[in-house]
Amino acid sequence: MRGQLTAKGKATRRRIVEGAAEVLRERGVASATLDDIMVRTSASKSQLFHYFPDGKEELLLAVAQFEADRVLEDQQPYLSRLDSWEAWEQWRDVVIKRYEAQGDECPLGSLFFQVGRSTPGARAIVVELMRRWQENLAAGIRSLQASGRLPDGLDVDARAAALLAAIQGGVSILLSTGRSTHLRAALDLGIADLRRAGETGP
Amino acid sequence: MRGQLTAKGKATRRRIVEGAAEVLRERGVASATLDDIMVRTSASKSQLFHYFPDGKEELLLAVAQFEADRVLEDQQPYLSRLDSWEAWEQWRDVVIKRYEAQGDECPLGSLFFQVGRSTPGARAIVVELMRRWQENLAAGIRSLQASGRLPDGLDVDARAAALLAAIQGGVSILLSTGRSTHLRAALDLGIADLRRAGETGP
DNA sequence: ACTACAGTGGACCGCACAGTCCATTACCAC
DNA sequence: GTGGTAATGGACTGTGCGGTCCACTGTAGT
Repeated sequence: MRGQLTAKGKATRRRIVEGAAEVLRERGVASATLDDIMVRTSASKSQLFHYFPDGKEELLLAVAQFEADRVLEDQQPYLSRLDSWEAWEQWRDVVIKRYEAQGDECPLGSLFFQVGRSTPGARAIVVELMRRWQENLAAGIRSLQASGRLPDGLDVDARAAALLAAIQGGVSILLSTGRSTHLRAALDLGIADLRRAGETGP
Repeated sequence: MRGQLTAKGKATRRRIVEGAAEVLRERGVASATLDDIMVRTSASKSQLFHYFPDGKEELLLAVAQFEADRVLEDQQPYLSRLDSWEAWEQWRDVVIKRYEAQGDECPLGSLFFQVGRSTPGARAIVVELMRRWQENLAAGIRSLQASGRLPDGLDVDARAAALLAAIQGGVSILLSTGRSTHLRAALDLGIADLRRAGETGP
């Protein structure tokens, strides 16, 4: 388990991570056990510890990384091409759709609360995700500036940060209440606000 | 434990809840044990089960309620008197200060993830908290309308929802990254956006 | 084909921790 | 002060679950 992984080994490892992710989403991190994961992935306990020598925590971390990667993947290609207002609207729709479908499961959130505090690993994964997400938003705003749809004077980073916060908040409220009203309101008002900034003085 | 609680009994119960809240904040819900709570509150195990017959879950729920109540209390009296722009700014400062002080501990969040799914109790607490919070924000916006600082046409609920989402998102990012940049940006832009709505055409 | 190591199976261990039980003490009512 | 119920102490139990061990099997390289 230090680099020497055959093709078969890699496949098994992947199978475990993906299966574990499913189990965690269904059962929740708190109540999911290694045995659950063994059953789901048809793996033996030795396999689990073979591929994740540090045990459950290492496995959870791997799942967290897996889930984090999925988040931005799901928003492609919209997120990386926010160069028109239509693109922003489409992206908005995708985000809302994705999180409405996800409902009250928050793989990353629960993972974070479980492993999070104390271990730097989980935090690093989330921080990196947020950074990349915000960077994409900022790039989108800048491309609107480049095409003259938004004035140059805009504080791009603050706007991107606020938008990211709007999403996170909307999602976390969706998570606890089951309703996507807040996510919609926050995104709509956030984008509208941005748009208004472009309409003042052509 | 069905109503019949002496003054002494009530005091003990309170002591347990408050002590448990401390322990949960420090150790995190995941790793806090009943023994930790026993030590902290100088209570015996029988006391714990005397006051919370359903065991750990009931205790966690009581703590969740306790923490939820604190959230809005901490923002008083500003939150309930949002009738001038100065009041909004002051409230903003209080919120930021409170959550910066809290740092990376999220009592309610972790409680929610631990008990949350599966039990309706925790969800109800959070839903109610959100409802009251948003209601306060909406009342603030309406009072600004009443004094003519904001136009009547405003979609008050959507504005309040967006603001609430902004806070939640800012806080959850503060929680994972340790930086309050997003909370500040989201609140500032949210309030600025609101304010701008009042400046268009007197 | 042999050899070395990755991959796999599954029995086994230990203990942390929620929850139970009963005995004892403090408190209130009358 | 006496009966009844609340409050408390603390030993005890049971087990769920993470983690270990060793033995067996498949497979790639020479």
